[in-house]
Amino acid sequence: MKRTHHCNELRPDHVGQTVTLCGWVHSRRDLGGVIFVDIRDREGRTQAVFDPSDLPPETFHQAEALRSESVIRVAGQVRRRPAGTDNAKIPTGAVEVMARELAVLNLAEPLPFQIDDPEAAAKVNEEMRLAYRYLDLRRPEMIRNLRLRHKVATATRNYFDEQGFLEVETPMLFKSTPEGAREFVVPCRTNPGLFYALPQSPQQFKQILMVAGVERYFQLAKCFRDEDLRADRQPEFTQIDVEMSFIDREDIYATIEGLLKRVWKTALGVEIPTPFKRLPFVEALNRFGIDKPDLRFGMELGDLTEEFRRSAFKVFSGAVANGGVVKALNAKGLACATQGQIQAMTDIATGFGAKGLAFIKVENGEWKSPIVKFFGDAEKAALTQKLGIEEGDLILFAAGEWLTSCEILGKIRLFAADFLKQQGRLNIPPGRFEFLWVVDFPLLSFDREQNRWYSSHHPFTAPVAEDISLLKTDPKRVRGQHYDVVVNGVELGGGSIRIHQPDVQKAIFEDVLQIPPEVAKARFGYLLEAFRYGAPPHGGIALGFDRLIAILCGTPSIRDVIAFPKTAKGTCLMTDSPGAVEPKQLRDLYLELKGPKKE
RNA sequence: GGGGGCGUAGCUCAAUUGGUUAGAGCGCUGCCCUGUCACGGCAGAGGUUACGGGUUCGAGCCCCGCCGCUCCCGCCA
Repeated sequence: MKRTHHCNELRPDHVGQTVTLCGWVHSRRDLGGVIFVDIRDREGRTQAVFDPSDLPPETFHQAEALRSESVIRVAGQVRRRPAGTDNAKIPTGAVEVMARELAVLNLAEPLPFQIDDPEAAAKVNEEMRLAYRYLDLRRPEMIRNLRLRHKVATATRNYFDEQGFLEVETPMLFKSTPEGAREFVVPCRTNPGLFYALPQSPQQFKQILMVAGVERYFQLAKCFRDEDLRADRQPEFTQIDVEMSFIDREDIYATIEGLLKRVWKTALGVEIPTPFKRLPFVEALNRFGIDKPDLRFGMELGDLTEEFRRSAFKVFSGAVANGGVVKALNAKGLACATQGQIQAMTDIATGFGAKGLAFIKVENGEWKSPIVKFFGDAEKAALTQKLGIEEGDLILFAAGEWLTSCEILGKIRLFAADFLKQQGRLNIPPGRFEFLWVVDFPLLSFDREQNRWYSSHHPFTAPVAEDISLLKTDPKRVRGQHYDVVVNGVELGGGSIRIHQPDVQKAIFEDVLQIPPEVAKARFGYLLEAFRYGAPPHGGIALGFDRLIAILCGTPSIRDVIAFPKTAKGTCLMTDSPGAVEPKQLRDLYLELKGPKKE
């Protein structure tokens, strides 16, 4: 006998019908004479009533013996609840099922942790939740996350289908490309001594698909990176991967804005305004000290380089003389910061290599600071005017190299915002989303240790056309056709217009990145060759799907939106992976263990 | 690789500055209860304080090591 309804379906309209429900015992309330059982499935829950005056004794005894989370099937008649006993907390609360038959499909043992009380369940250790993930996922909050993930995946596929994209699967077994993230390697039995690597992204395949004439590609692609984990980083994760031919940056912006509009509408019923703001990289750093600014609050950085160029305060004027800058941040209302908080901010600064963190507390109409005695009246006036200084403010300074100075204050800006949020002085409504494109990234960054240039994004990124002549003369100033999409201080994704001319690509590899020709050929030869046989101009983007879902679910950790995530050490507490392999498996792979073997 | 936090009953947490027999709520077991919905009442069981050392008359508490979880830095083209 199959179920006739799910557990969030019965309403007063169903009164009189004989129904069968299947699900888990959410809770049992045994009043001695009558027993109430809430039967729950993924849709919701419904109350069943077991009345001894109306039932065979065996059935009633079975109901007495039920335990939480047992799986049962209940058949009976729907009836209106007696007056005054409705439960307004659940959608089925106006009715109940008068049980006639009960089948215990699986009698559950006492659970390692309770899942019926949402507040208690939310506090259970993550270790416990991961070890018994199948119990954790029964909680309505978790099934809601899985459902929302599914809805967004479906909306994504529908959207790209409507836009003429093809979803193409690319290989999981690829080869090692040592640039970039550390890879998971997979020994290849049929080619002893050789290894596959799991892709850190389908980057090269999707470009090849453009050469193949696919024109519009997307994929919900699994990617793998053997790097240390974070709340927003798992060793395997999912990207919405996109590539298009015969387009420029504007086409990517429009396509992704359309996608996010659809996704937000589907998931949250919210209309997000498009087009998104555009912010050049340099401006993002100058104003917010970070390349993924959170625009939900102000506290922008000020530039005081000119004001302090000839200052008596040698730390500032010296920094300017060395080609550096003087930047300042007004942490509004934070003059009350404790010694410990000032120290925490100083630690942020010293972590970036600064010698210290200069500050001014504006309290009782006075500037309290170890450095203010070096400031002239003009400098004070400029500070007051540029930073809008008022009573109760805390001013923080960074002087030195431009990027570092901006980044220091960018971190402190976020620290100050967190502090204000904790104090309830900065309120950001949970439904607020500030999207933007960060554009005009530098194509190249310089590695001081290795004394060479490396790609800020990846080596396939095309330079901005008018900057190409600078590649050899002034690489630092070359902008890449790279873009990031950012929401609320989170990098949702990034991409670029690619190089599609083999000579330009070869020049980037060999002349700029100083990759020896034979190495470039071994790693990327097939791509360079493909570009010789008719490569369309193309570009693309990849969005972090797990992060996207986490934002929509309002959770800080992507583990909450992945059905079976790994711990911070990359293990699975439920299956106990990774695990050892049999000696025979190693022999088949021509492998020998040298390190300590874990049993 | 580095830094911070946590680990006490099945779960969530207490336990005065190092001091008697390590407590509570929930869950579990038994009994009572015919309109509950976090049902209620009574009674009971349940502990190698993650693990291994050390200091001390005495350690859940202090020290060293180790394991696990977590957050951050490095890392993530």
